Amino acid sequence: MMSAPESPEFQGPLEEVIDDRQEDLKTARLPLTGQVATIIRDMIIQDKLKPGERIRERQLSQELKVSRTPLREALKILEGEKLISLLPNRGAVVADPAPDEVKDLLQVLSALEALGGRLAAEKATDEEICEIRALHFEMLAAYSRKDRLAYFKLNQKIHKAIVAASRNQALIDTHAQFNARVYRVRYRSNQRNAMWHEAIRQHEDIITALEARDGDVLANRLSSHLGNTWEKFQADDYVSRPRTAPDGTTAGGRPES
Amino acid sequence: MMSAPESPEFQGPLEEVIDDRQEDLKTARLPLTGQVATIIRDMIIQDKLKPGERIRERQLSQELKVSRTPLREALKILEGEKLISLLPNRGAVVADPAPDEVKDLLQVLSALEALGGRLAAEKATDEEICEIRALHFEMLAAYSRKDRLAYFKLNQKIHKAIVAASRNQALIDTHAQFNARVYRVRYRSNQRNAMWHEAIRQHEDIITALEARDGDVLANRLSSHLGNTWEKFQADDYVSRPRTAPDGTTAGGRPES
DNA sequence: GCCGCAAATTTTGCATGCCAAAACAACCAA
DNA sequence: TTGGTTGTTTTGGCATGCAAAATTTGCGGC
Repeated sequence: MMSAPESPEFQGPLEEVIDDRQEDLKTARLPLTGQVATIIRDMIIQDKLKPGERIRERQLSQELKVSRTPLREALKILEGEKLISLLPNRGAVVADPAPDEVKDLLQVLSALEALGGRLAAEKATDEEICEIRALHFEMLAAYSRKDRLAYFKLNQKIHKAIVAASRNQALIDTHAQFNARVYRVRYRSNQRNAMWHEAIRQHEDIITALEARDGDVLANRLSSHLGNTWEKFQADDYVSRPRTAPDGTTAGGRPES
Repeated sequence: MMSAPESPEFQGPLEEVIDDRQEDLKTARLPLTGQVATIIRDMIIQDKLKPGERIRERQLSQELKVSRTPLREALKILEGEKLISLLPNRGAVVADPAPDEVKDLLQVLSALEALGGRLAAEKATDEEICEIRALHFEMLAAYSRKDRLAYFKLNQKIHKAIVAASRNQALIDTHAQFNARVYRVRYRSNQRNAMWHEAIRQHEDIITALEARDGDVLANRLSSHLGNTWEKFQADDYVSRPRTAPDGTTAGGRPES
């Protein structure tokens, strides 16, 4: 009933966050289908396509100046990444995980990072560990400046680097995929609350365990670190967020009971 | 240069294994694209499409009596499931994970099952646990009859049931996907060696931990159980399997050095 | 005979047009 | 308001055409 814009905290900085994703597509001459998938992926992360929003393929294909063929193929890819869901004969809607689903995702992500840490403790080169330590210091700098965006990006970068050090490509890919699925949620969580001090302490402990190459401890600390993300998210978002689409219909949510 | 058929252990029973996958597609009125994806998925698991084999879309679309459009979309889906890999301008080849990659996959699968077990210990209903125990007895029956196929299927079913009891859909899906990626390898491993006695003992311990609802113990036992799969696979397959395609060219393998 | 290079063929990637079926919206009648 | 019917929009799919890339083929030189 109020005329206030929905989710005002999304208007600004989110768009800047994507630039570290750009690095990922080192794939130079990607087929158009892949390019389209990347574009849509970024549109989702940038919130240009809002969760629960329907994607009309003819319209979007005109906007992107491509034909329906590659667009439809791109949508199939994104469905596989669970960034959208494709309802038969009803087209695509941007994924909008319910709080319970976010919890599930974070649990899996937690397990993946724990495995990543365990392997990284074993396989990381000294250089990689030093680089992670360096990123940690940069993150401290952002913390000092209260630059939440830089903090968030470095945070992501550190976790990604740890998993990357596991040398397990399947793990790296899956971790990245799950990360993308909760990206927006974590971004919001970071922007609002954060318990920064606590998070910084945990990070310090994580790096220490990695430097000591203590896989079990590292795995545990990564796990509980992400557990905190869930608690934060729950505390901040769970009640405050209306789970309805702009037009008033419930967007893909299952009944509350 | 011997004229013996390659991988003779695949000629027979593998085709029967797929029928428990059919259950999965309860999705009644699936669009053609999804049906095609399912068909190709089964063809891959049945070894009708052999690892490393190239998929020519015109040819396959004629065989399946569909046009290239839904076939191409299906291939995009399967690429997301990592069952095939799509090389730009060079089409699709059936995934053929190198031994190292199989190891990676089993590590992730192991972590996923561990999480599944931990959650299942907490959330499974008594009925689910009873059903799993029942499946275990059925598996013992197959063991007694030395019916490796039935044993394998029940084994898969039990692990799937444990993960399903976690109530974490994202975990269930991801577990299923990773399982599919190593399905053939595990089937082969099961057919050859197996250390049946050892595996049976481990299974007994797993069920016991589940019945005691001891999440940590269950997680550990599931982990080490899968660890054994890797050891078995390595012992059986690692050396014996030539990593070349039928035409003599190395199939998608990266250099050994 | 073997190697390298150019031409011919195949195959993929994408666009366009078209159609049927399903979903959605609008409208009218009871 | 409810219910059903009709018309419109949108998706799912097919067929065709074409350019670019890749593969194969063929040829000439060594």
